[in-house]
Amino acid sequence: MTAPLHPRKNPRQARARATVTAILEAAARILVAEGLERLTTNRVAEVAGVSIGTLYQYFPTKEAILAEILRDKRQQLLEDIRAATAEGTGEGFEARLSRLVEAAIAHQLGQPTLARSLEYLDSLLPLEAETQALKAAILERVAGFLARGGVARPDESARDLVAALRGMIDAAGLAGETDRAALFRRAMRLVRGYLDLGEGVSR
Amino acid sequence: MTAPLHPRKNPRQARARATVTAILEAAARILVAEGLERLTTNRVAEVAGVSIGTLYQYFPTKEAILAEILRDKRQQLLEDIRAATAEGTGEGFEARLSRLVEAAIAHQLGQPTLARSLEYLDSLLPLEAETQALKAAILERVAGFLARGGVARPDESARDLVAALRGMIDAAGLAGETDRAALFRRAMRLVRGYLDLGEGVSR
DNA sequence: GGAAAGAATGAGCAATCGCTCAGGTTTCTC
DNA sequence: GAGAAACCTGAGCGATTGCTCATTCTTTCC
Repeated sequence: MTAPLHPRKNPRQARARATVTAILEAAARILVAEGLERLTTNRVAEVAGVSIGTLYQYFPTKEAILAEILRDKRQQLLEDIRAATAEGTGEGFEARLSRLVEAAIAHQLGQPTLARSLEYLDSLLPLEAETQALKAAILERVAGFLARGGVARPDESARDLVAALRGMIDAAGLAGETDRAALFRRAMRLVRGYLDLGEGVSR
Repeated sequence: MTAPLHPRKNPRQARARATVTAILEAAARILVAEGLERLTTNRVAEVAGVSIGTLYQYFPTKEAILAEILRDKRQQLLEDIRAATAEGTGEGFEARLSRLVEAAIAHQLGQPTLARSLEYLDSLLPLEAETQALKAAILERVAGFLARGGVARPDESARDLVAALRGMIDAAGLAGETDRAALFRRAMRLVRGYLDLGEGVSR
């Protein structure tokens, strides 16, 4: 008889599923184009083409919308990282490292504003446990991969490398760089240098 | 006879100068402790121990306060970078590079929340021209230093390195790391690797 | 000592925000 | 086709925000 503690309804009909998608996409579009502080629930609803009432039937708070976008992005990154570092593919450490860096670039170069907003968002609020867990899982996966490659202090190294790469890719994206191959080469130099791997294959 | 386009008064008496300082310090304190979104003008005035009316005699908008804090921080960083890369000290490229990295750590490890907030702030608003110019001057100075060291594509390299270092130092700060020497060693590995300088002196 | 300029006050305005709720429309189920 | 369930609507509430302005207090200068 208690009122639903979790105000979020989950959509059963196709129409409602489309509504939820529209809301998430609208929020992401606003984030890309204008950033966090210009994102209001009324505006998200307007851009999504639904009423605010509808929005609040599927998302209990404004933060829930943002958390879900971040969750989706991280989930996708985690899967890409899993694929890049998967065992039993016959690839060596360095080949996997390359795919890791490629995944990072693919994940972030496209929408630096979005990535930046989400990252900032994460730093200022205790988000969903699941979202935080994803972040930890990403670092853990990278650390495990580094450990298998014989890298000392894998946790620390994973944190350093992920943060440095993110900074560099983000800056390149904001500066309008679109040449992924060139960026990849520089990113690899950065990573290989940090890991003391010596000169790379590609130059 | 036109009304003052620039609503900011500049303080003439010592009392007023102290007021301006108090406002800036209060804003910085709020930024460190709670972040951008919790910073309101009424709260800044309250923490500073002045009335909002007084605050608005010296700062035309809320953003002006934040811009000034960012300007001060950047000014200080630029001067540290100038000192680190100064000519005629008899030091070599590598010694100067070390001092550059040390300056970056000193500048950012202390208050990662503040640094993060200011950085985000910069990305979402067209701030004062002077603030933007400082950012450009910092990159230019680093690029000039790299060019003198024989580094190819100095502008690109400066952007990459500054962004990567910032990301790494920021992450270390947020993770609670306080051992500057250890962080310095890792940062140098990152930078030296990117620049293809081979093995460093310190391990 | 007195007037003008500088500095400080704080109630409160206009705008905006996140969000609610009473009701209407569409879809599903039998 | 009829009732139920799911879905959608949007006016507007209460709170908060950035900021103004009429007024008062303080300092400077002759």
